[in-house]
Amino acid sequence: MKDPTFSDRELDIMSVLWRRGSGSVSEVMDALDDEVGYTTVLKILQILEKKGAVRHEAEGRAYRYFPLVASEAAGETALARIREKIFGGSAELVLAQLISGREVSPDELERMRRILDELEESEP
Amino acid sequence: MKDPTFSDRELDIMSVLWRRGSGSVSEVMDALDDEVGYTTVLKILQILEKKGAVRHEAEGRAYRYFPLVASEAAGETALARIREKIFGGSAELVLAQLISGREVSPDELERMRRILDELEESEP
DNA sequence: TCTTTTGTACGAAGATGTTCGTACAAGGGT
DNA sequence: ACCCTTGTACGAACATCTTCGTACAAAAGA
Repeated sequence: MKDPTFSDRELDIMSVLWRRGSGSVSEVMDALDDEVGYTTVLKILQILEKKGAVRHEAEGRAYRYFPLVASEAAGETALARIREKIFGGSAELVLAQLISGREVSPDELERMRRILDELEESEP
Repeated sequence: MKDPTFSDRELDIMSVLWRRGSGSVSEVMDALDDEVGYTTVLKILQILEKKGAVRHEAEGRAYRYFPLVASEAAGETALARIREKIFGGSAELVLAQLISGREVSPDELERMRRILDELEESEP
């Protein structure tokens, strides 16, 4: 699946599968923030399967769904679009927005700094 | 406008207005990557206006459109959703994805580092 | 066994997004 | 004066997304 993009509800459901690793229809339904009918969740999982974003295997009488598209791939596509269309292509502006208005723990800050350091080491 | 979100085509058009500061229908149409009919562009600008995302003023016989929603506001909403749904809430993972696979110039890297430094100074 | 529960499959309805055709108005060029 | 260009307004068609009702199958409980 090239440049995977997801609609709002599809993303909600993919998000559950990424967090949990897999999920039955009921599990996904319960994990959603909104109240959505069982058949609605099933339907969207079927659509995602047709698109190649998930697969399922039988588990007793029910199905267990697994993500096929990695969250990183979806993130790359989504982030590239935002950076391009909203932040004029600037990664710095994205970073600025990323940390503004939220408290970032010293730990997290340190880890973010390290990410930049490692980049510098790899390509000097 | 609270938590501004935009559809694909709406975002394309807002992006033009953010980059240029304003635009007539023709200017926006010409600036778009895709070939889209004049009346289509006009229609979406009218929809954006109804949503409160842009305003227009007369310029001769034509209209000039101005963004009312700031790109930062749109960026905040979009980025928050991506961070939450795709990166499990982790800003570090977003940062990692942001710089992976693209060459980041030493200048840009330095500016990004400075953004983190400034954050540390403001909240120790 | 009969009924209830739990499951998938499918179709259809409603909402939203996208596109453009057509209509109509105002100016400019000849 | 007459047409051609440039502009807005509006409706309709089509696609996609979202939701659920209904149908049907299988297993569990009474």
